[in-house]
Amino acid sequence: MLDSAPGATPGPSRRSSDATRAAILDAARARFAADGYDRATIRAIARDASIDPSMVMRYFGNKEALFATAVAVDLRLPDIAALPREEVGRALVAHFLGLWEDNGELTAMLRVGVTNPVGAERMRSVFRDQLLPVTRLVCPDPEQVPTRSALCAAQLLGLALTRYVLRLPPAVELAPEEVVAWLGPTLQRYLTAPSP
Amino acid sequence: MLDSAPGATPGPSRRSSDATRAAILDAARARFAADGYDRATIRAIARDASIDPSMVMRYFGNKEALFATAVAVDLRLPDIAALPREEVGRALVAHFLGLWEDNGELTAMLRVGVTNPVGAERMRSVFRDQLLPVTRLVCPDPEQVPTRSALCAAQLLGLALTRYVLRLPPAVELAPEEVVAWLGPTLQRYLTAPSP
DNA sequence: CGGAGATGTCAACGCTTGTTGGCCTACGCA
DNA sequence: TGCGTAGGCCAACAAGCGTTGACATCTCCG
Repeated sequence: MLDSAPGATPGPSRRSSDATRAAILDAARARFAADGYDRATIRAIARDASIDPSMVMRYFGNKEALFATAVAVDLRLPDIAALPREEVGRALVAHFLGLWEDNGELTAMLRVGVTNPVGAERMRSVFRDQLLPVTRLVCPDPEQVPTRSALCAAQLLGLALTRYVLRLPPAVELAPEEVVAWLGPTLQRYLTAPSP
Repeated sequence: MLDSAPGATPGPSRRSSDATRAAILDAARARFAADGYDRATIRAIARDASIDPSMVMRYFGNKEALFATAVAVDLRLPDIAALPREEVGRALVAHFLGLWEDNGELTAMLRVGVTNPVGAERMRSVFRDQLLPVTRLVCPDPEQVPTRSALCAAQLLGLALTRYVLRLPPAVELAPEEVVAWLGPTLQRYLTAPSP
């Protein structure tokens, strides 16, 4: 992630404004994901981006704005209305797993959501604006949509928590196909089974 | 929680050592649960306990030791081997729900587990030493015990996360019986159903 | 009555944090 | 060639943190 020797960059080349912005955002995402909001310091992010901390302020104003810019979550949920109805559970699990595996953005949001009130509000809005509407497409009774959606969120976030944040060994070692095979039917039931 | 006027306690009565210890531990549990490890400051805990911050150090040495003493999690898992085998899922969900509802200790552990490496290790050990052995009593194949146990942990912690930490409205509004009715069969399947 | 020990306060330390303002220096256009 | 400006560094700030040690006061035993 660092690309220059510690005290180097003696004279010549300088970065473009956009490249620096991008480097800061990358470093910020990684730090927020690894350390949570409080422990991810501006100084550490700046160091990772090979720049002075004051530049972070110039580019983004303050820490909260940096977080808001760096962690803009888009779940990119698939159009599950187009799928066979009995496969939506497995499809959702597989989609989330893929999302989580290859970018730290969601881990960052989860860690910060637990640490910080602003982060928690952000997670509630992602739930409300992204997961809930999609659930509406599959659920029989509109009145049950929030409940069923929340149950799905609990199962999916619980997986992320144990696998990517707490790193319980058996949860980490599960192969992706195993996760889908186990959690798929659970989400299927939460979404489509008659309420118990 | 505070029982004296702000600047009061002018002369006479003093507290016993044990009462002060207990007051500090209560305040610490509440603060860790509400704020996580970093934001729960010694100064704030001391203020809640109506005492000088330096006394917290005298009683507990340092912040990490205070946390270790204040948050000593005992899941008190019931002897599920004595239950009818098809009821263990519901029983576990009901037990966890009760545990979580009436003390902040578990919320504290969860919040700190996400924030702090030491807290995460603590959660792994609770999983390993308390949940996993109980799972062993119900699981058919010993080799599948860690996997099945981790699946249960994911579902239960996901519930706690959405309901007590992130406070997603639909998760908060679920009645306890509803939670048991929805999650019971899930845990039942994770524990006893043939592996998919 | 007197002093030892328990209980508690106060003021300060060294450190880290987010944030600010002044200064430098290389680049690109005229 | 000269110069404005974008890009970057450095030093410092006020605040808050965990932690420490010196000092006060109450209580109880001999």
